Amino acid sequence: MTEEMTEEQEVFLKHIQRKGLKRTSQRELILDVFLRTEEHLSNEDLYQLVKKEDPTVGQTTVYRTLKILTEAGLAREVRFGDGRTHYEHNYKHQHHDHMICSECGKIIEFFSAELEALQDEMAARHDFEITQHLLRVIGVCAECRHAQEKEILANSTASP
Amino acid sequence: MTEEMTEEQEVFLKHIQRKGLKRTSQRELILDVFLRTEEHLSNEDLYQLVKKEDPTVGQTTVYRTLKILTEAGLAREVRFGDGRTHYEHNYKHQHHDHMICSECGKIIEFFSAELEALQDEMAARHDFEITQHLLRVIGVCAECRHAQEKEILANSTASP
DNA sequence: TTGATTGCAAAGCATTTGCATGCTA
DNA sequence: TAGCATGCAAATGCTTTGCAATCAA
Repeated sequence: MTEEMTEEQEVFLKHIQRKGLKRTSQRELILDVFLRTEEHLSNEDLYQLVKKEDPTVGQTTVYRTLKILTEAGLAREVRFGDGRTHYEHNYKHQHHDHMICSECGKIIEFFSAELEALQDEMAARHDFEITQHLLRVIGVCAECRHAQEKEILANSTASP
Repeated sequence: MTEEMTEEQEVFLKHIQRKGLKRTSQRELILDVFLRTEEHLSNEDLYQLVKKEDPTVGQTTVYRTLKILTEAGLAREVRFGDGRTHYEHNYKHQHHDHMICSECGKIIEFFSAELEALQDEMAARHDFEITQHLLRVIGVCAECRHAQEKEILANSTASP
């Protein structure tokens, strides 16, 4: 049933073959779970999800497979500064950047063509060839800011 | 000799007092060495430099002091993706971003007001209040690129 | 005096590696 | 069959923590 294969699975298979690697059930399961989950998964997150479907899979294999998925262009590493590496979908997904709320941890994805263009311009000015870039904006999201304001208001009216 | 104190040392002292912390010779030495070194120091780097002037200082103290310097606004944490945290001067230093050469590890600092403005604009659009941001551009610098080209040229002329 | 600070060793994490066993091609 | 893949345990590298001794205020 070759026709039931998704594009991502094909990309994976091509990469596997090109590199002389082997197709295993663990790798297919890990890819499957990864593709099914539209989030910024850490290795641990993915490991937990995979374990639900096959408890025999080891964490090391998840680590190793995420490396392969990244090399195959299916996943992208992102670091949010919490010490561990997260992964997001990368295949036919437009590049985007992240705003991270330091209060609630929420992650807002955004994209700006002007921003990309400006980066290219800066790179050109330094004769630098970009292969990758990472923009992380840290701050406080609207909800958290409003929650804080309410709190301050409540405190100031509560005390005499 | 209060008049011999640098602005940075004053900022440090103010922070120390505000927080009810204590002024110690270790902290002063670490600050001193840090200020003297205009680089992206890792904890280890700074520890090695400090050890030269006082071998009794422990690495833990360097870790703890760098935290304090960051809180005081004198240092800024930067992560280049090599697993460890680096620190750079932050007091009265204009914010800037980094291009990192993946071949030689060289770091090019750059600044673009338009880039900053665009980020603010994107944040406003998402009702997000920026406290900090980090832009890391990874690629290949001019020298490394030219070195690669020469190598390719040499190889193609060498083989028949 | 009192509580913060220090340096050491040990603990914590995320990630990687060595290795015997298992499995794909 | 040959060699890559797997899972476990151990190792690694950076950073933090527990603790007794020390020191600034």
